[in-house]
Amino acid sequence: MAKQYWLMKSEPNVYSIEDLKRNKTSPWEGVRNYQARNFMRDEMKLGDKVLFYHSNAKPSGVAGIAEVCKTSYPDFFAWDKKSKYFDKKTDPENPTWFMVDVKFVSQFKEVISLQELKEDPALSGMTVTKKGSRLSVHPVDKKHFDHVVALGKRKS
DNA sequence: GCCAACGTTGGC
DNA sequence: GCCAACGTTGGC
Repeated sequence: MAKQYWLMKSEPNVYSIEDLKRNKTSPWEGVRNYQARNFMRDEMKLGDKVLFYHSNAKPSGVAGIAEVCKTSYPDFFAWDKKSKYFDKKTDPENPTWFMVDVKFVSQFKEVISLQELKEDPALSGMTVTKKGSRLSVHPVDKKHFDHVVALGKRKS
């Protein structure tokens, strides 16, 4: 199957692109939304590219690029009572939540802000620019992905 | 199965 | 911190 492209949101005060750069790879734990889980569990493949998006940030926007380096496995934080992602309804024998691992690819010199994404005609229709778009993991068109990467390079 | 109440996300 | 948008829960 052809390589796919994704956008994954993280609040930088929780986990930022700098954290991923330092750690090289990271599990993408804590997704507690079924649609987002389905994308990770069923569709993400090794080598798929990811736009790393900072939400609730100043400014919010795409901060860099990551790559899927481990396909889905159960999000064990869901049955760790000490984790803030603990979910008492999930059973380790029959996990509800899944995650993938991602690895650092590059960090843009500057975040490409949501406003820039919205104002760029080449990115019209991109999911993250739509009103009320809350899904923290979702697919991105290759043409949109490539354009954002080009914007990121121009700023580097 | 409807839908009101409640909780969360996330831009601003 | 506000609040609009959206998801989930639970009474009936």
